[in-house]
Parts: sequence; structure tokens; C-alpha cells
Amino acid sequence: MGQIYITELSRHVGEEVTLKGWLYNMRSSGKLLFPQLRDGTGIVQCVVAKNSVAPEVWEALKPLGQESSLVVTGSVREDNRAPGGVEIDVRDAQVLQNAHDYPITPKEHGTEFLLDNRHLWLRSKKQHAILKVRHTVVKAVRDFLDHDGFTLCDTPIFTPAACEGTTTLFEVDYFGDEKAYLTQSGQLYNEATAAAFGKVYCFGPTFRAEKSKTRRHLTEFWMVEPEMAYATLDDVMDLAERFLSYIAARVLEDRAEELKALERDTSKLEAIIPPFPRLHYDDAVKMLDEGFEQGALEQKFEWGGDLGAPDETYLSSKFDKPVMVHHYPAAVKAFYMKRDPERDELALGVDVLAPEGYGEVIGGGERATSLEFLQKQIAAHDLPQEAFEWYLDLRRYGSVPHAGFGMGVERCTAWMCGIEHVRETIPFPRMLYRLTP
RNA sequence: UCCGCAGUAGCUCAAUGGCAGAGCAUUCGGCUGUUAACCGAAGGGUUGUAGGUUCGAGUCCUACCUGCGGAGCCA
Repeated sequence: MGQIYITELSRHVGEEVTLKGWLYNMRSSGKLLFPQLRDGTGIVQCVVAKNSVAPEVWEALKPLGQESSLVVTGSVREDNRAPGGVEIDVRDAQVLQNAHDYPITPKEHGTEFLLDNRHLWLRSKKQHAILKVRHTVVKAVRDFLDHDGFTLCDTPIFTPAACEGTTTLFEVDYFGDEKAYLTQSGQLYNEATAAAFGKVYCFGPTFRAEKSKTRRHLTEFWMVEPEMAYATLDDVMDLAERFLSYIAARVLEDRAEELKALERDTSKLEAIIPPFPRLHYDDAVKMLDEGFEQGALEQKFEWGGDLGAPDETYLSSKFDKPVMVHHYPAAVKAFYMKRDPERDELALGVDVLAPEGYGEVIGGGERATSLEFLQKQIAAHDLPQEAFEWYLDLRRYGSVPHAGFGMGVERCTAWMCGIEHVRETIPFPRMLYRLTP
């Protein structure tokens, strides 16, 4: 009999199977052992009766510590006393290693300790469920864009200069003479590939050397950035709406078990269907003023500023779906944003704010098309024009309206899972004060 | 960088300024249906670091270190 995975057990009731895995926990009662076996696909309880295995097997199993590696052979039996509905009556077992002093015990632990042991923490039920949801978010992202006519065109991770100028970059020595920087966005390169392929996306790690210590920040995170030629701000909002709705639907469909393990209120995810409310910045400011007058916000919001975290939380609390705030003041947005032809002080940008305080999950908009405008912007932001010559070429040779956005995978995953902090949504989080393991 | 909170056994946490404690984990023993199993026993400590106040400091004061939460900035 070959190896069977725990998720497949319900199809093998009455058969003898061989499972290969690790000991999740073990209870015992005199002449009975109840090892819980974990194999990466699930956890199943085994039953070992002293008189139904060879004496050496009994002696080998009895002292096993948490996370010992072992292979178990036995018959699958339906039993409603077992957590998973089935149990394994063990006939034979082979111990690969008896592990001792596994640091993560069945009791509670603090975050610092768990993050120090992240390489082991990944084996725990909750972490396993979160990363399964992440997997599905990533899969949904790719499936959606691929089926919608987008071409994957990945952008470089080493970049020669800042994409947006202001944000802090990680500097890397590039063969001595030159400095390279880790990318903080594939945005500018996406505009080049969009002019070559029409609809494109890049999907990879992104680096921000900001000294942010909040539940929404990592220094290394994954971002997917679709970009469309011949597209406008409205097209981007339409895309964002369909995109997020598809991801939520896929997570609900494919990860029901994990959402249950995470105790996620799935009605919050079921509500993520088009259309999403669209809120002009001017109207957002009015809502924030009302919030301040009612005492829901501590600080009065002044027109012209970017939304702070409490502002975002307040606005999104007024809706049960993601809310799309558009037409921000140009001064708070990136230099390449297209201006509103009606009101030059506004940029054709949009931020999608997730409900339940998860904050900005998508940011994007329409890009400037005019060569002269961009040259002025580059000068006004004190950026070196020669570094942007290739980018300006995109406006010299067939400039068209185009637009796109970026979505943070970890923020999206945290939102789907309903968990506090993005650090649990990536296998090995990189944060201001954490580079290990 | 700023504001707030914390640091005691491997882990999670107690201890009015007066003998350093418990649960889990570990080791040993018991139990044929355990569900974070349970019952009994044992080992385990430079109370983050350095000073200070005091007859006496885990506890009070100062500085520093480390971490957490938040702000700014962002996805």
C-alpha cells in the first residue's frame, strides 16, 4: 500500500493505509496511545492498542515527543469520537526520529517567541490555515488576470532609482561602483510592458525601508500590479471591483475549512460583490468632518491631506464593502498620476479601503500621458531626468491613456482571514526589527 | 523619529517594599477512549543591563537595551 494523504482518508474507510508525517500531539491511557498525526494536508487521530502492535512498536511509540517523524500503517475507521470523523487503528509504525523538547507546546505563547520560532510555528493549525488562504489568494489573482487577457511581465527587483522618489529604499552595493535599490513598485516598468502587450501584470516581492511598525506593514511584501493601455480611472475601478470580488469568492469556495479554523465571519466575505461604493475625495472629506463633529474622530481632517489610518478606518466602517476613494489632491499622490482635466489640483487616483479596518488594500489610478507635464513633474520632485529618459520615451512614442493599480497580497490575505496582523500572512515576515529566521 | 506599554523557570504568567511561585513543557511512575486528557513525583532562576534610594528591591527612582501597540509614511 502506497502513501495516502490525510485529506484523502474519507475515501479509504475500511482500507489499510500508510501515512507519513509528524506527531502533532499524543495522549495516552495505560495500554492505549492516541497519537495525532500531521502530514501537511491535515491531522488525524490514531489509536494504538498495546495488544494489537508488536512489543517493539509499542515501546518505540510510547516515548515520542511532539513533532517526532513517523510512518504509520493501519486501517481507516469512521468514528464520531474523532475530531476529523475518521481514525486510524494502528497495526504497524516506523519511527524516523524521536523529537524532544519541541519549543511550541500546546499552551499559549507570545508573539516574539513564536516569530523567533517561525520556522516551526508554520506547522501550527492556525498558521497552516492562513498560508493556505494566502496560496488561494495568489492563485485567484493569477487565474483572474490570466483569464481576463492580462500577460504576466515581471519587472526587475534591482532598480537604478526610486520609482516614486519620496519613499525610503533599500540600497544595495552593485559591483562596487554603482548603487542599486530594491524595487518598491513595478509601476513604471509596467507602463512599458503595457505599451507592448496591452494588458499586463507583474507579481513579485516589493521592498519598503520605511520605519513603520503597525499591523499593516512589512518591509518585504508581495504586490500584484495590473496595468492596462487605453484605460481610464473608471476602468481601473471596474477592474478592482471585479478583481477583489473574484478573490473573495475563490477563498470562500476553496478554503471553507481553513476559514472555519480561523473562525472567520464569512458573511463579511460574502458581501464583497460589485458594485463597490465610489467616494469622491471631496465627499470623503465631508464624511470625515461629520465624523469629527460626532466625536468619532479625534482630529479634524483638513482638505488637501492624505487619509490617515484612523480616517481610513472611519470611512470604511460606514460601508460593508470595500470603498473606493478617488480624485485625491495631486499633491499627496505620485508624480506620474494624471491630473483631473476639470480640476488641475486633483489626481485621477483611487485607493480601495477594505472594511473592518484593514485599510488600503489597493492603490492605483490613471497615469499622465503628456511628455511636457512629466518633465515638469520630474523637475519639481527633484528627480534626475536622465534616469527617467526611458520612461519619458513611452510618452514620445505612441502615448496613450493608461491606468492600473497595485494590491498588497498580505493585506488582502489578512483581510480574507480576519486576522490582526499581516506578519502571519507570509511564511517568513520581514519587519523593522525582524530579519530572522 | 515621536507617544504609550512591557521585560521573572524552556514557554505563558503570579508574587502589599519582607523566604522566588503556579500551569504547560521535560524526566520518572499510574490509567484500555483520550479530546489543550487526567492523577502522583522530580529537576529547572544572575527577576533585561548598569547605577541609585532603603535595615531590606522582582516591586520605588534614573539611564540604557530589547520587544510590543500606535502615529507619521504606505500596499
